[in-house]
Amino acid sequence: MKKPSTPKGTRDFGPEEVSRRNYIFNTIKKTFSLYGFQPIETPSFENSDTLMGKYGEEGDRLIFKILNSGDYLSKVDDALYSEKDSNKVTPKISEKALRYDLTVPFARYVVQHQNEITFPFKRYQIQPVWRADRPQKGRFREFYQCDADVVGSKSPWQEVEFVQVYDAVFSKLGLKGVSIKINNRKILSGIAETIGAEDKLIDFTVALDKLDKIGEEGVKKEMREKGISEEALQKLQPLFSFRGSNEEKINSLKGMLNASSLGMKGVEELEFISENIKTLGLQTSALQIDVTLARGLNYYTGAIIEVSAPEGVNMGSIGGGGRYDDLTGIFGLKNMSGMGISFGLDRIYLVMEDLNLFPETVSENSDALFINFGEREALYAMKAITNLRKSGVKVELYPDAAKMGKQMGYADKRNIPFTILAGDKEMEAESFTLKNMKSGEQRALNFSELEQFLK
RNA sequence: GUGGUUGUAGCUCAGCUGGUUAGAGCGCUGGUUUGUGGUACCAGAAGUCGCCGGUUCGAACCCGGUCUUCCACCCCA
Repeated sequence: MKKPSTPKGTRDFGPEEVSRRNYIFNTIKKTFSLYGFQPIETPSFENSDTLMGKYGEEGDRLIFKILNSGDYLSKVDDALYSEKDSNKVTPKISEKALRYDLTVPFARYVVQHQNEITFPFKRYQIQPVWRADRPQKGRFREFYQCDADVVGSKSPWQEVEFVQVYDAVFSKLGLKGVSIKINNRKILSGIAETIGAEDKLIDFTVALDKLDKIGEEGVKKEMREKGISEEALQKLQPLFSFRGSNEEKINSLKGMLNASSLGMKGVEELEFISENIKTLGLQTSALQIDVTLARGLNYYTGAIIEVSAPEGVNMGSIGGGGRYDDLTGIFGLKNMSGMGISFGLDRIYLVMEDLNLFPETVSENSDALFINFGEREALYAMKAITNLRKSGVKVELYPDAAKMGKQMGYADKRNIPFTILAGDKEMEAESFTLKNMKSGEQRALNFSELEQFLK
């Protein structure tokens, strides 16, 4: 018989993995809630037209489409069918698609429920998303995003707070030294304007984003290929040697962009965030201005944030976000500025595992196992177990009166720290023998001593 | 979507230029020990060598396809 398997890019999670994942989830949830965000959920799939066209051409390709129910081919006429153009046939045979991220469904939610929502609306959402990508390290076809967004406020204090949220979560998780990189779409537009390449903004930013990966020459080469002039590249030169503190970078940008009012606006926004974060302080993370940070998502209009793992860990970004002035506009609600961030749970997990950062206490294991000596003894044990559970102690009885060695081995393999023996001797004395599985040490206790000890 | 890579026992992996009954370690089951696990010793079970097809007297090994893994590109959390 063929062994069953999960689909490409998906995984099963065992008890320990789930405990560890929950630990991250809970840390993020608690932090979101501390900052005033409230949870919502949306369906795992949306109408195709809600998602299609919102993530660019590449995004459309990566959206999982759901085949219509019933005789879906009958709605495709012969001419279209024989044309064999998948892009044209897809909308005819598929009207629903799996969620690709949490931001677009959130925008849909806001527009749909605008009359019930009190603005500014702060929500968080932790749910899986799906992408028909080729799996790689830290890249799956099903993974969790943990998003927090605010809509209905243009205040730059939101940006400041989101930087704090990142810092708070990673500090609580013990993931020190992450860099929170920040940029502003207006600066990128301003630069494009200054060098006379406004029409090539996307190509320009995509190429610039690769600087740390393919280097200065690689970026220039790609820009040339995309039709950006030598003269423009000349003007861009300062960007390639952009170093120093955030203040120094801001000053350089002011010099570089003084001809572009849009660019200057972006610099001001950046300066606001940078200065206030400096005053308020961060726990373990560093805020870094990175002018080459672009991010593919085309709905960002102001701040762009990306979080990368501490140095030395080979992992893409573990979180990202930004400000979008018109996300709800695509669904018909104008003038609703929003700002949000996302945590990539699965990548954070891998990084934490890599750095050995999970505390041992994360495990949801039992505190003690009662050895089963037979029916009469089991009842005696169950009475104690019932009471212990009422006091919140995680205990269980080995279900069968198997050989002691087997029962001990079971406790050992499951890493249960204590076993409790209650046979004839103990029953007569109304006691329990508690065994420490690590040291092997045993001692007799009455029920209240036992309860006190395990509590 | 493009190019490459991987798949042998539950797990990690050997297996020579194609040649009889495919191996190891760990794990598992039973025993040494009928109230004591994690160490020791003894015995045992377990694999249509990812799947389908082809070449060959003969395929785990060569060829094609397919699925999966990982990697690079693209893009992204």
